[in-house]
Amino acid sequence: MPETNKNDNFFTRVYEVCRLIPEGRVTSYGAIAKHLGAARSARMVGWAMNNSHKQEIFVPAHRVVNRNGLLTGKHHFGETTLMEQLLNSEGIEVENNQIQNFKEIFWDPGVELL
DNA sequence: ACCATGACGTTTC
DNA sequence: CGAAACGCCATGG
Repeated sequence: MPETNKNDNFFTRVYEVCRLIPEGRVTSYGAIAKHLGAARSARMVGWAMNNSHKQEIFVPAHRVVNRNGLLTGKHHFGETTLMEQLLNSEGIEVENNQIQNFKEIFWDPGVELL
């Protein structure tokens, strides 16, 4: 359980960017990591998502997928269909854990947010 | 301090 | 084109 102030800032950054993701849009761990200046720490972003469930503020982790647009972390949502349902609820088409039109709905924090 | 793991990404075979 | 290996970096044991 990371309780360090400095590291907590990094995690907070990830959560903050995730919440900035508009509905119907998705992004990748690497994009967030790169935006935070830790392009090589894409795994850490995923780790942060793992801790996101313990955050008081809800984090739309379902809008964050890997570079392939594949719902790799769906089993972390409890029910495997939950993540897909959430994305589908926002108008995102998902098939076989793969986001359709991923390139079109992709939201890059380093471009859109900049 | 060392080894193992992971919601990733890129390169190589 | 698909699968495997390697690299990166933080957290846990």
